Amino acid sequence: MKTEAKDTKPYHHGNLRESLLAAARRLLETEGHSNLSLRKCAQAAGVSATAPQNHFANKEALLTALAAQGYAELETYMKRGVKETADRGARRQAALLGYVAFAQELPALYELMFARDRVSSSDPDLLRHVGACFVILADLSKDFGRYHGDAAKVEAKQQMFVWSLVHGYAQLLTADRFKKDTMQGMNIFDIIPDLGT
Amino acid sequence: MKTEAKDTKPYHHGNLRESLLAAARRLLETEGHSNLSLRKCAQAAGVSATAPQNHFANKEALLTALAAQGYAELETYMKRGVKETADRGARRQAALLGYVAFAQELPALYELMFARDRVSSSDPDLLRHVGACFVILADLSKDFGRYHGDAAKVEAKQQMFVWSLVHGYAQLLTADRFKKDTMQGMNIFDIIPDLGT
DNA sequence: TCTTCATATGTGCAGTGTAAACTTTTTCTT
DNA sequence: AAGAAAAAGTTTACACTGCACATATGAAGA
Repeated sequence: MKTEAKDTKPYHHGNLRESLLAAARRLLETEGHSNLSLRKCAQAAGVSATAPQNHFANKEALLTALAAQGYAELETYMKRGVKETADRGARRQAALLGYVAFAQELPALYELMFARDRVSSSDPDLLRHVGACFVILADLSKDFGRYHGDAAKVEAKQQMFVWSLVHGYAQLLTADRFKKDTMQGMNIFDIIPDLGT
Repeated sequence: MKTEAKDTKPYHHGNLRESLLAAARRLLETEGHSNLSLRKCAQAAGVSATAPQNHFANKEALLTALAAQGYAELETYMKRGVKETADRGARRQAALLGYVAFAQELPALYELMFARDRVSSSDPDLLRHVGACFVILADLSKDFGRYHGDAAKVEAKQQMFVWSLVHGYAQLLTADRFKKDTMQGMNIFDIIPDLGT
């Protein structure tokens, strides 16, 4: 028989894993990821302090899931507003601006995605999402800049160059290391030198 | 009169601030900076658990001091092996390789230097050392690449470009995001496209 | 109905950062 | 030289954290 009134809280949450991740996302941007705790996430999800253990082996596992989610979201930012039929130059433009926008809008999440210390970088799910982002970056790196040497190496260099540049720019921007007046009001394309097509 | 035998541990450490920083540096690279604690630093310095409070207002202050030290050391890495009389191209080569070497040899410290969350980025001492690094970067960014527009903006763009590229490269390298075989065995200059002098 | 099992709860513990009060040594003042 | 003040240690206390472990609950299948 029912032991209580109609809308008593059910013992089983039903969707706790996702609720915890959502709570973590919220706490991440408001309190920074060094002040994020499993207990706060649990409380925000309206559940006991140790409940998260049923869904995440430890704190690192939760942060890793969060980072994986971040890469998935970064992917949508890069794809956002890009018509599939557009030429590669337009895709590149949109994707790189999307990348930077992601870092600026979700700085704490972005930082977490590269925090060697707090996420297990060998997690399959994480690697899958990282790979998906890299596929996009690899596509839009083609035909970028003039290089010499064999094709495979050229492609690798293009990819490394584009990713390094956009990642460095995004992080220095969010870390507020570009301070001088003349540095304000630029976007990532402004700082790229003339590459001679 | 002396109360004890000759080599009894003195009540006052004498150099605790530096000892704590040294211990922190050690713990940083061995355990990662999320496992670093004030109490461990205190213990490593042979002092009571709360003694660090006399020298650092809080944990953030210690990490900030550590980051500042990191920028000072980055400066020496960039200057290392560079003759003052060498031309700018040689200086640039040496400095950028030094920058990347620093990130590879002291990855945890390097990560800390850009961790918005854990260091107070408005600390004057930190800003001073950041500024010193930037001076070097600004110097070796001159004459780099072809740009259009007025001189001040061109200079800003060159600086942002060089710093973004080297920082992004260094961090992606230490975060092990360059994995494919073709990406191994390169240095930062290999990935820069032909800039047409 | 009974059993089983995933999912929740509660308790306990070692470790952490920080505040506060106290003690010991050094330094400054007179 | 003596005493006061300051500096730099100590201990105690407390709230918070991650995690291990035992227990309770409810849903689903036998």
